[in-house]
Amino acid sequence: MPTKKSAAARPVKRTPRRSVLSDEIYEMIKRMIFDHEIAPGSRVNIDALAVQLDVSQTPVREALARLESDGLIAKEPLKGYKATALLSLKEFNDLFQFRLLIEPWAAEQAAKLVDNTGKTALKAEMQSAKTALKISGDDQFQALTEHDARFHALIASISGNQSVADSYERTHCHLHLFRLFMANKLHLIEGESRAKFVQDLFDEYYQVGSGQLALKEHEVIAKAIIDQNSKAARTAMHAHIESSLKRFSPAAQAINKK
Amino acid sequence: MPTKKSAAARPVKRTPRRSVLSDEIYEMIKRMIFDHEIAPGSRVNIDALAVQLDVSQTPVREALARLESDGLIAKEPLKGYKATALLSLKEFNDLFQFRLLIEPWAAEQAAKLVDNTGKTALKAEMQSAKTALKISGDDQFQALTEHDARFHALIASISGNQSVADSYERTHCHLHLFRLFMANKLHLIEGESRAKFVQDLFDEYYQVGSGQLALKEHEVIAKAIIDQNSKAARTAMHAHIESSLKRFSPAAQAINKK
DNA sequence: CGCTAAGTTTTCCTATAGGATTTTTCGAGC
DNA sequence: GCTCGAAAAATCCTATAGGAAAACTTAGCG
Repeated sequence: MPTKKSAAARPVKRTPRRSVLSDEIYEMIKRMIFDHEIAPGSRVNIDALAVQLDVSQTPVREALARLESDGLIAKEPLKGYKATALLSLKEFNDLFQFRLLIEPWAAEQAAKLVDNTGKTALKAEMQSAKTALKISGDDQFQALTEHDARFHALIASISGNQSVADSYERTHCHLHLFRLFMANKLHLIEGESRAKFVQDLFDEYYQVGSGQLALKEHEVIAKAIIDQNSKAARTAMHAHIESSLKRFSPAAQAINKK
Repeated sequence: MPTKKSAAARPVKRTPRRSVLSDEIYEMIKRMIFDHEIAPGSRVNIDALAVQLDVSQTPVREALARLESDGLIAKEPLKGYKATALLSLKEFNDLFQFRLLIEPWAAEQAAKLVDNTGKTALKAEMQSAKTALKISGDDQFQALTEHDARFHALIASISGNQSVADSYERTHCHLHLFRLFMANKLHLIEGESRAKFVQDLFDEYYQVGSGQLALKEHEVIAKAIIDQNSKAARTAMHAHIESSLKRFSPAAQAINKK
């Protein structure tokens, strides 16, 4: 309470002391990977990052250690951290195969166990998807990707199995998809001969085709769960993931061809 | 408290420059959780841990951040870290349900894709299991648990799907089982009326029964994979996990009843 | 007996120095 | 001109001290 006059020696030092700095930094760095501010495969300098984010090294180190556990950053013992490369085509297929193992089951369980709270949440999420369709440009893709992540996480959560929910969360598949999208986009800017091809890709698969098609599939899944039709929920989820893989494959191939 | 010997006149500290201290500390702390040196649910003081392991706070922080990502330690924003509680009965069942989703598929794929290297590795692992049977006491249980972890991880690896292999690795199920075992053991020391019951549990399920039975089941799985009989591998793995769950359930219940 | 307020403790974050390792640069020899 | 090796620079990792904010404890008053 007693304001010390000698405190004038200290610059403003905006210290509103929010919650936990280290978590905030974690989210910030994740977002930087997300947005290709940190390019796939590029080195990550701890010191530079600390200066850039205006914090000391400690929270940066903690954040990087967690990101390494998440598989988004790799640590080479005495050489430093670097962002992991984009998923190869095989890794991309593997990831979707993995989802095929757990998510249809999760949808089936969700249909069996869902209560009114779950149904309400599901309806709300579908509503937010419709809102996302009104946005335009890259923001729309981001909004759709985020809806997709929330939708699938919600179903995993309603399934009641924490192991399954955690495991889905840790796949970070929406992040991989977004990175893929951004990679294509950057190529679009630089590339020349392939520009038209990539543009078509976006028009066909992301904005118009994929977004709305994925939403239609989500509707089917949501309806099956709300109706508590477990078999239908399982098959709808299975179909959705396979369809999703098919839609994204050309984009993944385009990058891997490079 | 143990008096730290003076740091003065220390020409050659044990500084053979190991690889990465931070990783070593991670493994050490994991082992401490493993061995109940850090009890489930207890607070973890960064400073104390750093002093105890004779390193500075920095590597301890990085290790704890990674352990939090692994779900073995929880961080409460301005209160510190604490070891996560033992798995509840429901979480235990959920974990095995999750394994049922991915491991039978992994075994099936392994049988389809296994090459000579994989077959050799599988045979070697089964050999090491036989060696473990010759050990006695707690060490035997530990050796068997470690074999179990390696065996399942190996199959996930042979399946060729990195997402699946990573996902199995991150369940840390062997660690949970070991913690459960240790918890029962500690209760055995303290408890009185339940001592006989827990002792029987061990004799029946761990040493004699479970160890050898699990090994027989492993033999069946290994044979199916080496014979490249994918359907047999799938069903054998499924049966093994269900059987394993059945064997461990009483131990989990005993703890949860407490 | 319950509630408020100050003091104590704990925990998180910052800052910087120094040792170790890798990478780069530069010069000599073939 | 090219290759190899050693010195120099950059980078990373570790260590330690100390300050600020929040939580916990304790004492005093109604």
